[in-house]
Amino acid sequence: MSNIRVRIAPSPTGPLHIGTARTALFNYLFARHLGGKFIIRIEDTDLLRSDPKFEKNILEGLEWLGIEADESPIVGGPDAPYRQTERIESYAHYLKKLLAEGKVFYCFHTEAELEEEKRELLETKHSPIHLCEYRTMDIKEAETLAEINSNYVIRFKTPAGRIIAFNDLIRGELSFQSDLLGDFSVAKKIDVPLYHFAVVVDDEAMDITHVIRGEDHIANTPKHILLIEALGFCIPQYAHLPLVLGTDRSKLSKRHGATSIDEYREQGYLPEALFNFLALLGWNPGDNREILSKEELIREFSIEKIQKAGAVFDFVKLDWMNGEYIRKKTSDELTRIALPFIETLLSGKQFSLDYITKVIALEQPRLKKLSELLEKIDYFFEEPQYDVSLLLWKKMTAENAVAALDVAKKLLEQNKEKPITAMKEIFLQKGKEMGDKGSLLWPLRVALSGKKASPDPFEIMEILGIEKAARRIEYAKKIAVLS
RNA sequence: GCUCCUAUCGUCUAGCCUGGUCUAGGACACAAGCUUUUCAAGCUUGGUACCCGGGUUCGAAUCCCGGUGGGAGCGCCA
Repeated sequence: MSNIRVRIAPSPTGPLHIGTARTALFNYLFARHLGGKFIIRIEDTDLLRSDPKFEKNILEGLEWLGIEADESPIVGGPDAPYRQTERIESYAHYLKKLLAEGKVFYCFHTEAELEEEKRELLETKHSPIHLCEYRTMDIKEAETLAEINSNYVIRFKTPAGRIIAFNDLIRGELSFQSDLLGDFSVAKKIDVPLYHFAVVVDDEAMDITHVIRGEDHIANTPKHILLIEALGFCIPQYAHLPLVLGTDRSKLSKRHGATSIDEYREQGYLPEALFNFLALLGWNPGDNREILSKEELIREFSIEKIQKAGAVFDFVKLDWMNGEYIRKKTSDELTRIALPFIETLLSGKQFSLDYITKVIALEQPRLKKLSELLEKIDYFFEEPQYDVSLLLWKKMTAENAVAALDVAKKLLEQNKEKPITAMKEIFLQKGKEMGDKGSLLWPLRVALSGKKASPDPFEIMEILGIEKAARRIEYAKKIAVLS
């Protein structure tokens, strides 16, 4: 067991996002590969936007994906609690310390003033940073003022002229000038920490050794390092992951399509497929393998192979991969996970599990996602509805169709005791005699399925039963005659 | 505007560190063909990429410099 400890710290302000899930995944793979711990901590200090229902969604989503945490608000752990709102005392403690040491200060600028300042800076082509005059105010004086004027914020006294450099595990040596940071805010009040401060305090408290997060955090890293130094903490190793992009190459967001794990789950993507797919978004094992199990991914994972540039989330390739995983399932497994997707088809009717399993297995090779099942197999559970034109093969007329269906009906009756393979042989033979197998088999298949695309009619018949098949052929004839 | 990150087929990527074996490999998608009663699957084939310009070198996707493109960040959000 190594002492490697990594974490993700999502804020419960929305459902589990693809990007968050992938960050979690890389942290998880990294930890598992090295025998370390993967921790989930909830950043819920933004009381206005945080919602327990999103925390639940995030935690459940990760669990569903198979990214299980060693420590989290639900499983607990030695560094509990794992929710920021429950760790307020520790932030207050360190904040007071920094205040006493003069490393942070009270800023009494109003939001309107700051906005005005920002606007002016931008107009004069300067970086919109806030260098605060209050940083030199006497601490006693500031504290007195803070008591009567609660409209303040606590800022970090960013040192001037410093170069902050760190080694990013993915990007190499990165460096930033402290002068471009400004006096960034660290807390709204003593007991209301802001992100930069809370994250640094929590990471220290939880002995986080590696911070693996999205590329959008690169510019925050120098701030964190400065805070860590001011607090006398240990600087962790950093790794900044490339972003997950939409098709227009901007950061993946709602307008690109489904972005929450929920939506994929509801559409019938398998967690293993999504796990595999997300792992390959910005990483690869270095050879041609693409379908990799969780165990293989853990074994093969290496941070050096992580890509530097953002990766477009390719929905089409995900569909392919999901199909691959669907095909790997046994029919019993597939039925078990598919059942919720065909509930509406089954409600109020009596079908044996064996029947349902056979039907699902029939569509297994052509399934991309479970939500497609409903419209593909409906004819096994209710009588198909279709137009006469669908019955006609190539240049066939309705009369031809009736004739073909008559032939089919007769063959069916004469051979109903024979196994389905023998039956198929007989039909194929007859079809050949008729000159074009399609002229016999197409109307038959449509009569059974009511679809222009479906499995082989004999496979359908085998499940449906000869009697029911005969009835559907009869019905098809009626439609053709009536036209 | 400023700062930072980044650059191989449409997309995900291998190759780059340690130049030649790269007429640049794989996968998804696409097209054609085979098979075929439809669909899917399978098999075969095909088209499509080293951002641009300089330099170093006998030789550059690979090393160096300069551009350009794309992205992200710049909150009393995280």
